[in-house]
Amino acid sequence: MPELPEVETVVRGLRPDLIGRTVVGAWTDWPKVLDDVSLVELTATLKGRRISAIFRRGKYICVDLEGVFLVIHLRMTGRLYLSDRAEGDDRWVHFSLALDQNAHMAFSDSRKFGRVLLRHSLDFLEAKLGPEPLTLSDADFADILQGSTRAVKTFLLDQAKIAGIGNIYADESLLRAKIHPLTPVDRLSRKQACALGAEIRRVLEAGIAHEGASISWYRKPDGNKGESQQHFMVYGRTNLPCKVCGTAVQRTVVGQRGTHFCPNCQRR
DNA sequence: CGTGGGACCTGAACGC
DNA sequence: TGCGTTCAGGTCCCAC
Repeated sequence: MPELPEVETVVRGLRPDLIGRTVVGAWTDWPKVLDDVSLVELTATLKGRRISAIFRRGKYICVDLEGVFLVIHLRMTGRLYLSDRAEGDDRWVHFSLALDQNAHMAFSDSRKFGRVLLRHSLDFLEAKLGPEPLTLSDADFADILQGSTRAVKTFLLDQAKIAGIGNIYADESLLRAKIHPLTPVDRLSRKQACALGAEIRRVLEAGIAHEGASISWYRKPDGNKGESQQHFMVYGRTNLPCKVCGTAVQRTVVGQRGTHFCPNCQRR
């Protein structure tokens, strides 16, 4: 579910409530959510540590506990919020971090795809993720595309090339840039590549401004829905009129992901 | 290097 | 009502 705008919204919502809090324990009812560590080991490592920062890298949430990092990926249905109970406020909470003042950072995830990692360095993230799209110039984005023959939609979803774009914002960016999702990257002109970079930034920034897209599971930490879905131009609009030209939006599959595009605005 | 299939999981929506 | 199918914002692993 969550892509860059949703993850960023979660981080911004939690930050004021988390900074400065001290860990007093941890809880899980499904240890597999802890990818690389046992609950006992995680608790021993974090107990007594203070949260000094929380930030996003790609779609990962990084909680800095004085040099030790709790790294969380929400995958498809993950939610993160504060609760006054270790088991959280819904039936899908599988992990929580107990903090002082009787607060718990609850990780809810109905599909159980999400993971919580404990690391002493974030080098592993830098090794696997491409640059952040929001701070990437059009020219640098165009340079990243160099040398690839893949379908542009597939390329945008490759986190090693550029970090944070997911299925929704890939489709939305391509519509706005008027590029067909199956276009081979090496057949884009420099001008088209720069335009795509600009539209990616615009779409992601709008997604953040609307506090993320609540199609199904995603909620802000305060429990409310984001509003980004109200502004989609193609995503999830199969057979509905394109918001640019009115042509019926088509759905196809690219790289095994449902892909929405306007056959009039986005010519091959 | 790139792609396709499957795995990991559960819930919602829809057809019959 | 109940059952079967399909789809879902993501990522990893393996075969080819």
